[in-house]
Amino acid sequence: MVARRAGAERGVALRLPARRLRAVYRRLLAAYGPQGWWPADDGPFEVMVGAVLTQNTAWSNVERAIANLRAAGALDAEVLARAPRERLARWIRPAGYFNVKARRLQAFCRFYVAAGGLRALDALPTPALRARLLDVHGIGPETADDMLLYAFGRPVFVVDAYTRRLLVRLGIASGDEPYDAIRLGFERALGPDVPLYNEYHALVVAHAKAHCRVRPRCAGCPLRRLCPSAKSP
DNA sequence: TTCCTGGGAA
DNA sequence: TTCCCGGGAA
Repeated sequence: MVARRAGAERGVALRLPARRLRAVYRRLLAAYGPQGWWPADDGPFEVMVGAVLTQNTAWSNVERAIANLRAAGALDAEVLARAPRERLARWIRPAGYFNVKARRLQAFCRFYVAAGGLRALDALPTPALRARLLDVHGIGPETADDMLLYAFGRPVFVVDAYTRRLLVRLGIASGDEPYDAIRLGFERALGPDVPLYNEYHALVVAHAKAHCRVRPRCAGCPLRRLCPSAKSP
């Protein structure tokens, strides 16, 4: 209902070095290859379901949960909106936090149906759509931006804990900047580019798991020469 | 044991 | 600001 928080808070964008961010992207892509996140054969609705289920959860477990939903014929907004909460929780059990996520998934599906479905939502400009998503119980900035980028194809850069950690290691950010400051920082530095944002975020995740972990594995890191935090062998 | 493509409530 | 939610895999 409330349409504040327009998502175009240009004033708070963090200054990020565009050339450096592009160099990082080139090296990550060369090292890990295209990640193929949320392939086109997953419909937008399935992508959005995945975005809720994957909160603080390994993707492999989300796939199990989605497989359960599909097998039950419940990969559908109307079905999920009306399903008993307990049955929904049983379907998504492998994804963890199943009671919390059953509530969130149902809240999202009811919103989705009430809003008129994909067509109606996709007709909204990005700031308005983002605001609508953020009003839904269980959808925070990262989940909203996953949906905007991977389901709606909007040029919104997804920021997560991995992104923050990478920026900190690269000496680009302190890590405690507000979510939108970092998101807008990327968007301003890179310019609107859906395929780039799509791949960039996925590559950051791959990189954070392979090298830029809490305890960094700098040996063989593709960003070694760009990274002031790199440990000498 | 830690970690995983967070967000809400206290 | 802290705490809670949780199964599955490494």
